Amino acid sequence: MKTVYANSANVAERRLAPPSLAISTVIFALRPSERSGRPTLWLPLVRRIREPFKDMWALPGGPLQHDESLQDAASRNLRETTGLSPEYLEQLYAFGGLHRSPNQRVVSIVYWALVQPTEAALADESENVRWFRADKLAELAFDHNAIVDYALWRLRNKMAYGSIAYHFLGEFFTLAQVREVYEAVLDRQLDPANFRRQIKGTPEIEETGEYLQGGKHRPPRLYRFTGTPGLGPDNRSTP
Amino acid sequence: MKTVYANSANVAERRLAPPSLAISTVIFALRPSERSGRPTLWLPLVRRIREPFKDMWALPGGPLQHDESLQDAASRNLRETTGLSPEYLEQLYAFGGLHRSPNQRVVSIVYWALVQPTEAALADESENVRWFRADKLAELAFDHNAIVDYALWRLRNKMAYGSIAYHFLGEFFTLAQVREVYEAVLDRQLDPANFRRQIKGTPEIEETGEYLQGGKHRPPRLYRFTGTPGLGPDNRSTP
DNA sequence: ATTAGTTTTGGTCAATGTGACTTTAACTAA
DNA sequence: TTAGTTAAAGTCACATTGACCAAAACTAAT
Repeated sequence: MKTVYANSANVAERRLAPPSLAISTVIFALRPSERSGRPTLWLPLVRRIREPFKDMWALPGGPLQHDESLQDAASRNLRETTGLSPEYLEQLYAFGGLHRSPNQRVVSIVYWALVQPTEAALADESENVRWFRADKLAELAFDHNAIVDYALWRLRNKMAYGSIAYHFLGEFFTLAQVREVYEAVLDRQLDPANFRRQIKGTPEIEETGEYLQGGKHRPPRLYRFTGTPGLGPDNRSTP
Repeated sequence: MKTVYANSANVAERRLAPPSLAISTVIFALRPSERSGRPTLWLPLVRRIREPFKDMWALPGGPLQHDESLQDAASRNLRETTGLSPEYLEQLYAFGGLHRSPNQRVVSIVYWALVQPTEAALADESENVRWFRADKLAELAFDHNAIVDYALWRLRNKMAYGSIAYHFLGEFFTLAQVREVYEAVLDRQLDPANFRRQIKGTPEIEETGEYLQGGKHRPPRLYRFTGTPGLGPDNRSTP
């Protein structure tokens, strides 16, 4: 009884079945590029172990359980597949096209997350979970390429306005590190002096008395982010 | 069989039932205020004719049908309840809190729409469909007050950035009319001269050779909007 | 110890955009 | 003709931004 809809592949039954609801997440983290060493955008994908799209890579996701909110569901399956607990998690979009999945109507509510590199480094990686560069993805299952594209677009957009870059970083950071985040995501060079001026103009960034030692140059001051994650109806604040 | 879930009010069955999926829409239009005559924001609501929240006002909405996309579903139930076909329709958010509806887990994918005043004037109004001022709403069914608040926030936000105001207007309009839209939505006065300067700076606004006659003052030039609606993964373009 | 190399940090300058405000143009109504 | 209205153009001070320059503070090499 419980699974009669899920297994019904024929058209007559499909018309009766309500669309099934899934939660997926696009998880972004910065990792040093193999070659240049500069940070670049990466995201974890999972290999599908059943049809449809068996053996192709897909976004982590799963069904919504009855006792969890949408955000909790995103958080959970993110933790289950990758072991990560994100610094930032926000709803991206609800995808509900008619032909997203071949034998079943599926509506996916997709979240996007930012995780810090320390976390990302610990993330489980296995035969069926692997990290990929966000700008060099193969063909993914379902409409997941389009979803990642949209997530990237939103990320870049938010980066330009809101104060979101800090969720890629740890508690303390230098202004150069913040700039590297911007450069990685927006994919262009920024003037260090002008960038510094802008960042220092935002009240959510706080100087600490500490300096980062160990570079072969003048030691940069460490800063701290004091703002809130916020957006969305659940947790609103900035554009 | 088809309705066994929908009617199951007891907890045991509820745990088995998948969350049901609904589509709702927040529809904004500008109508002249009764008193001042200046345009103000209004939206249509429907009276609930059954439990839960019987006799309270709610957003137009309904279930998703098997052969329609999310946007089509929003468009359809907007047309069915109010007779309107919107100039602008975009996904707002998916609301999926656990206790949005008392006896059933409901996930609502909400759209928001802008309609032109000519359309809005024709809109069906009846015992069970009525227009209300967006800033003076009573207590609505479900979490619909919060949804409207969020839609208002998004509307104001988009107004400040993108070129969205024109979807409230007809094909030809004066710059003063555009300013009235901004003033109504943002709820503050704007300097006519500076506003004109900004609007004329946007390339999507095109001068026509026509002028609006009939005012008791210098006749203003008419303009035309040449941009695209666009946003969202389905139809993307501007921030 | 001195020098070269690096990045941080503070600064200037011109161009651009914005808010507050003034003035003139073009119409209607009395 | 004149008063009243809004349209439309322009001025000025101020803030923001991009391009660029230079000093400061460290390390590494000579």
